[in-house]
Amino acid sequence: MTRVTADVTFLRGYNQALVMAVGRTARTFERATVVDATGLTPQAVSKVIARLTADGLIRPAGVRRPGIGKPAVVYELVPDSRYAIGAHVARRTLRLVLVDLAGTVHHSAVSPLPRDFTPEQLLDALAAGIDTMVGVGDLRGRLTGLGIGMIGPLDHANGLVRDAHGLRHWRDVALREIAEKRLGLPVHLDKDVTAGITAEAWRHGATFGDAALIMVESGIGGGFWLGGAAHRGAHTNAGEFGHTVVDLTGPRCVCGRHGCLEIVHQHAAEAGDIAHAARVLAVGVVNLLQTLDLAHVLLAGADLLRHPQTYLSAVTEAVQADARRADWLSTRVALSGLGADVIAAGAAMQILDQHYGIPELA
Amino acid sequence: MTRVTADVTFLRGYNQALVMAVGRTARTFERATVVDATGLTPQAVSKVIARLTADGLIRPAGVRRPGIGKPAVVYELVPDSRYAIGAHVARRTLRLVLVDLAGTVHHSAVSPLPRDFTPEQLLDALAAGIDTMVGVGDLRGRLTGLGIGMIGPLDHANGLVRDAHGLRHWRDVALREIAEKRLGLPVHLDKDVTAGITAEAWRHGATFGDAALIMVESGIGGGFWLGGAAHRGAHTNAGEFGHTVVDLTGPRCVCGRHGCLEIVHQHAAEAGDIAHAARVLAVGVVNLLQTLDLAHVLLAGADLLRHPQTYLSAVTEAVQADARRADWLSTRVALSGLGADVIAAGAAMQILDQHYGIPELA
DNA sequence: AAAATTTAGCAACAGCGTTGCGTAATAGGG
DNA sequence: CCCTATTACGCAACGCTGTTGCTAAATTTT
Repeated sequence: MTRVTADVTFLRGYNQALVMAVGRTARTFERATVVDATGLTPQAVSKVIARLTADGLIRPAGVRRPGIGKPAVVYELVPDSRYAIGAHVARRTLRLVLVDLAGTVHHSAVSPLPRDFTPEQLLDALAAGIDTMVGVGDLRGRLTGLGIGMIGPLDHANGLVRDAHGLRHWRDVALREIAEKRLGLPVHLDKDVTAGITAEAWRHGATFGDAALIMVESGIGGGFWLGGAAHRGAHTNAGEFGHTVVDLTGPRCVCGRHGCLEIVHQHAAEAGDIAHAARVLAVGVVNLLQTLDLAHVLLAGADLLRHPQTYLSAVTEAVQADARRADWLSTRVALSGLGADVIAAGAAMQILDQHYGIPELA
Repeated sequence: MTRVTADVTFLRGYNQALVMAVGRTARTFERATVVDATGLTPQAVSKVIARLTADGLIRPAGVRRPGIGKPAVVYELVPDSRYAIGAHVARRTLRLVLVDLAGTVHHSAVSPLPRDFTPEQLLDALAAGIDTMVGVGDLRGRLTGLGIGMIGPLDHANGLVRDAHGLRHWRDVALREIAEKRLGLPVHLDKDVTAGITAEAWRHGATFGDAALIMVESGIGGGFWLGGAAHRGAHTNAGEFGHTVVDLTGPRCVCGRHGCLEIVHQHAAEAGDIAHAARVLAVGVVNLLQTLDLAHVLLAGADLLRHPQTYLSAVTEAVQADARRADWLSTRVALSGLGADVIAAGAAMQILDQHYGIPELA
């Protein structure tokens, strides 16, 4: 990690992002709310609010009469002031969503992709889908960009697909570059699970703690939110959670090792014993908690969402059994609130996050 | 995580810390070195260097003649300008080290602790040990504080030991508070493994990537350095890496689950098959890599250091076998450079880090 | 109508990194 | 010997940030 210089423009973006996070989390807010949440002085908050109002990102929404004294001005986010498009590129399908500044999903559309599709074919599908969405909403000037979430390995920093599992035509493809050229939009490329966890963090706001998004969908992956930012690892390859060994004497996995969580889970699921499969996944989740100590665990993925309650209760029970020895070890387990849209929506939010989220110094 | 306001004093501390990191990493440096490393303008670096020189933290150390033109002033860190003491509290021993600003360990001393020692007994031992060390070096005014690394669970933010495993008298002890009162020094309390990984990160400087420190010593733990900071998790409880299940059908562990890494490793070690034990640990390490994608893995702990080469080669081989499919997946495996001092030294560096390291916004 | 209370914001300020430009120190060429 | 090119350094002015001190506005209570 190469650290980068900090100048006053960083402060501007940082504190502005704090205020935006408040606006996204609370439906309405006022100056005092932000003062409490950020520790800034009221005067400083006034300046930030003035800037955001001038940009059209927030607006006054009435007043609150405090019983006595001058009424406080109430503000709210202007959700339709900015939009972003998110794409979830899977092996056979492309899902596109339109997300506004508040994180609300406005449109969601799935289209098939050819078997072993090429970069060209993906770009054609993206261009067509985006045209449709932009036309519907008339988003001229309000479209921030396109986020793409897809399977790895890839290089998020350089927008490069290294070698997408199971896709022959995707070795060292500079997807961000060619997509930006073709579509005329800022593009952000990331792993699917990382996009997914960003969606949850974006919706929960600045107080969201360490968390993981567990994806069960043609494989098992994990997206991580640690210390207030997405964790991608040293080579953007974090999240291969399905390929952690949970059974040393278990069956051989495609990755070459024995008893990976993914293969053990798959065998149970193929045998029709979903409850057992869910308990296997739960073991893996508790492993994560032991290692990382998370505040939230979110469950998602097409295969998991076919039996949501089975998985939810298996994981919840395992987590509670593990935490029983200490009352302060609280971890909330939940299904992802965005359902099948979580990856695409998260990819869109990553673009919004680049502009209106906490700027990174690292 | 509650984010905190950023004002101009943050910039000061942040950029100052970047320069200090350069000074710690490189034996000598000059203005242009810092400009390249940080992206600051030369003028800004001059101001920072002037401040640090005035504080006695760095000093001029000659000039470099660039062949043509005015010679460049060469600077160096002043290692003995600041010191910190680090304590590693284990179940039966207390290790104290004296560390200077460069991260060099000057003194190291181990003393026994009574079985089931009380907080009072620990404080007595700390006070005695610190008196000896301070007397030797005459550190008046240069001692930054005391760092304590110990087993959890504990609450790092509030300096509270919740319930140290295997120590009866350590339930909800406000160790930081009582130690600061008794010793008259700033005190930082953290989990042993977190202190350990801080030691490695502090010595490597600001470019140190995502990393884990694997400790094998009456149990197996892991300390994590992710995204430029120590990862402690939602309740300062991250790192219970030994209690991740690697063998679903394995023996029952003290934690109640079956086939934890720790119990499987222990059975192999007790059977005398260290090579097998090392391979078991290596499976766990690769699990971590799959999940977190780390740039460095560091091995430490008394039990591991009895067979350093066995463990090092087992882990190295496993990591390489796993990374074989992709040349860009490079992870360096090494023994911790500080040996048995790593926890205590890291605890000391955490105190130094609070003053001279990258300030945290989160 | 006056007092108390709460909120809002103008104006001056201190401190940060940046920019513009002049100065110091060295080597090489005419 | 002098001039020029080169490299490093730093003063001074600047723009920007959040902070501080203080005044004004809007409302309820007395």
